[in-house]
Amino acid sequence: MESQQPLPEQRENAEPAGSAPALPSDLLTVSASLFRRHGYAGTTTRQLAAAMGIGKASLYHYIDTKEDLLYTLCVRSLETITDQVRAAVERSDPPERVSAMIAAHVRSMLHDQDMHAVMLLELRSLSRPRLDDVISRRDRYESNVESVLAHGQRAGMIRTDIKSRHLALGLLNLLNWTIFWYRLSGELNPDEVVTMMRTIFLDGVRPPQTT
Amino acid sequence: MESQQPLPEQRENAEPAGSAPALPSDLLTVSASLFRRHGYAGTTTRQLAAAMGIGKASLYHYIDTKEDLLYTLCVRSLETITDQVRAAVERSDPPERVSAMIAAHVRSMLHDQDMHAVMLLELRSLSRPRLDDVISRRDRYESNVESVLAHGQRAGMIRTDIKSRHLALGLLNLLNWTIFWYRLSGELNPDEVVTMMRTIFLDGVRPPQTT
DNA sequence: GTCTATATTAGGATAGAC
DNA sequence: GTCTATCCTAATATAGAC
Repeated sequence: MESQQPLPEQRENAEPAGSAPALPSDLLTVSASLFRRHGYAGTTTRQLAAAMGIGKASLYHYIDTKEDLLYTLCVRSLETITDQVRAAVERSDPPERVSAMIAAHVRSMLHDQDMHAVMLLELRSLSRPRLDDVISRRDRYESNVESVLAHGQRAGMIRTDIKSRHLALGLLNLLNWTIFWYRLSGELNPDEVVTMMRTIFLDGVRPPQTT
Repeated sequence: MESQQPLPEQRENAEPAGSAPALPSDLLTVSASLFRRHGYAGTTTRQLAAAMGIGKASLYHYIDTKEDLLYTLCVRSLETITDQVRAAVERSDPPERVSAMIAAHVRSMLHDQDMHAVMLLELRSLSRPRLDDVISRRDRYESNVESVLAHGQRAGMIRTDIKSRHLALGLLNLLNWTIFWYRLSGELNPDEVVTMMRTIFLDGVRPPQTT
């Protein structure tokens, strides 16, 4: 329950219906890295090709437009985190579910920082109708988070003077933006981030009453 | 102490030494709005000119390069929030200072959402040496936040089992990213956001012990 | 302070050979 | 699956008149 399962390499063409187009995974890795560093609009197809070690034109063997890369990354990001959080919640006992959700969300974020950062920050660069598709996937994920919190409220584990919707927004604020400052090479490992986020969100920062 | 003071209109050329270049405030407002909506790289000088109601070339009467706008917005954002939070903290009694900081930070964010969102999200598009300048201003602001929390720890108001640096990162996560979902037209007003953020950060989400 | 006109560079994307 | 060459559009920025 504490170990990060090795995220399975996505096999090409192992694509479920309604999912993102299959693309070579190294192309997605490279795109995520560049989009994160320079932004989607700030990344050129020349940079992408260079980072792949191929000519600019060869890129168009894999994609139709640059936006395909962004769309695929956004969909993959939401599918990944949705699956991982759902699995973690389902395998936990009800009183532990909020805690398990926090751990799974943080671990997914930190394991695939570039991809998730691109989803969070570059989503707005998508054009319709793919923009709407990704937004609705994101809203669905956020509803899942809210629903775990709402169950916690009904079970008496979570305070009820704040709406579950607002608790979900607060929790996602707290967890998501860790990608802005977290570095694997830094002083914290992912488990320490999980512990810290659980403490702040569940107990707050006032000193524990050791009365 | 609860009322938002009307942020003074910046008079043109009322620029303190070492500050951002003076630019017409409507140009900054328009830039902030477009940069937030489309990103810095995704916003064209044509869009900026059109939104100002002038021709594309006229823009260059006010600026040398598009980046001037981004730089000015970033500097202004950090100067504004630094001043407002400092003032709020100084006029509060020590036990209230963390609470006052949360209120001032959130109110500034929500009052100037576009400007602060651009600073948070588009900073990376600056080129050196202005990038380094803005980063060091941001780091200084974050140090101020950390230092208020560290004082709270020494005064016994804040738990000491998490380093003040990490508490600051957690708090800024929680507060900053509200700009992603907060809308003035929504169901929450700024004071309600302040209350909610204070509750989550200070007390956590477990039900209050009414033993 | 604004305009028309334009220079210049760089962008995404395609054609068609190998 | 990759290449060279190129198209076309749009970008930032400037020149110089009003």
